[in-house]
Amino acid sequence: MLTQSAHTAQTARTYFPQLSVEPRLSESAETLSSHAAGCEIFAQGEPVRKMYRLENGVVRICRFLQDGRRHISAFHFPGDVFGLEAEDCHSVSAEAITPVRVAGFRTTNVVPMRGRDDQVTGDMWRVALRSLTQSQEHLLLLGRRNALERVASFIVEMAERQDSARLVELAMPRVDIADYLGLTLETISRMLTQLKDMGLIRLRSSRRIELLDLEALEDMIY
Amino acid sequence: MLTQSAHTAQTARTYFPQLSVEPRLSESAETLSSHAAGCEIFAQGEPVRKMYRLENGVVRICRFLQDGRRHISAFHFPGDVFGLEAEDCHSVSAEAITPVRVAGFRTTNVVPMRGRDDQVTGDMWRVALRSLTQSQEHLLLLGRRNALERVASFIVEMAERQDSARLVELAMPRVDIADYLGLTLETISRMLTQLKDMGLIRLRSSRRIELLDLEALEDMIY
DNA sequence: CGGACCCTTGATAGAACTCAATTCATGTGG
DNA sequence: CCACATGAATTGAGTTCTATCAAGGGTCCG
Repeated sequence: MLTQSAHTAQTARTYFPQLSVEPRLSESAETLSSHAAGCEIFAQGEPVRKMYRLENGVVRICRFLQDGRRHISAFHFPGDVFGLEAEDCHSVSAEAITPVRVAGFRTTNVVPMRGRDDQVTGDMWRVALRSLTQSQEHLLLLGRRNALERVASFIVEMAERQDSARLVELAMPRVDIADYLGLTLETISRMLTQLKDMGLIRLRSSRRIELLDLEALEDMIY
Repeated sequence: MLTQSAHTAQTARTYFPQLSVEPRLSESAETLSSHAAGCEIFAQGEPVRKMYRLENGVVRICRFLQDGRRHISAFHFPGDVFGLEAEDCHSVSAEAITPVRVAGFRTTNVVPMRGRDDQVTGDMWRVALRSLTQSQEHLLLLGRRNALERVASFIVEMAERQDSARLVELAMPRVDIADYLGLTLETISRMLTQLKDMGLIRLRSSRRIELLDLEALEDMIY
């Protein structure tokens, strides 16, 4: 009865929307701070004070279950905006993977979250919508893709994010990739060697992946 | 090094944010249309023309992979707003599960998606942020929860959505629940009987669940 | 009464996890 | 400069969880 007819029309070139935003937004920055690798920028449960634009480095956004299970909902790269929340308290933590520099904005200046009929700048709107698109995509990945497809998808995503033609630098360890893809670090490792054995990638080092057949990788994720 | 200290502070009573919106928004409705159960309201790949407020019935939002795998990213209930997209074309389909009535708005009236520095109404902003929160929650579920926890979570979500104290009416078949939770319909069925055997629920009929121990269900999902 | 769905249950298979051992890379100090 | 310690990544063996395949039972409706 239901067809999926039209959906081939929607052939965008990039599969993963960028979350970066015009530097213009940086002008309203109030603070500029640095964090060492491994540090928290904000923590789950803390009151929301600011939003951030990442100037430098790589950040992970994570949530914890009480028994210690962790899930990473996003990685952020320079230019990305993060820290947007619906509630007063952060529902996630943001942690620096590498040393980072972030610009902070008082949310109330940019995003009047509480008052009714308040207006929101176009930039923030774009950030929110892109995050939403990104989440939808990731939902599909976690819900209906197998381990190999997830890892292939991850590599393509990382490649697009750092628009490197052939060489992808991973800033994060395998555990982080695992927690992002809903797998274990061992499975990540196995899938990478499988992709290697299939001739789609080459592992120049554990954090450096050479793309040998991008098209084949993209075919795996449609 | 990293603590998850603060996150117990964030003890909201509801785990699943409502996506419904003040009826006020309905006033700007342009069209009011009805669809039979099983019909598409809009399809993946179609150009975005409108946003919708569900007046009546239940809707599922789905995405398809080319090989037919389906994922349901959300269910919507009366009052919910859906159809918000970052791009020109729908990245998802919306299908009526029951007979539905929806109010449609020209997106350009409510949400000026394209122009820069455009402003957005507070209502739309709230809808977007809540969808985002909702997605984050679901991401965690798909990434790090097992089958039993997912089904428990689903029951609690449905209970909150129709704020019924003890009796939950499911509008959707098992397949839909499965595609929402990233499982198979058989697993849904098994987990339901398991919850029944644990004494947490009772199955009055296949679409009608009585909550015997809501607290225990909530404990399963923290 | 018969047929179409939908749901449940069982048996089996397969994918990913867990646990454990090994290798590799990096950095430190003798 | 090399030995060694440390943390990260890979690999292997065995287990667990969920999917798959198949059969049977309910319920609604013509």
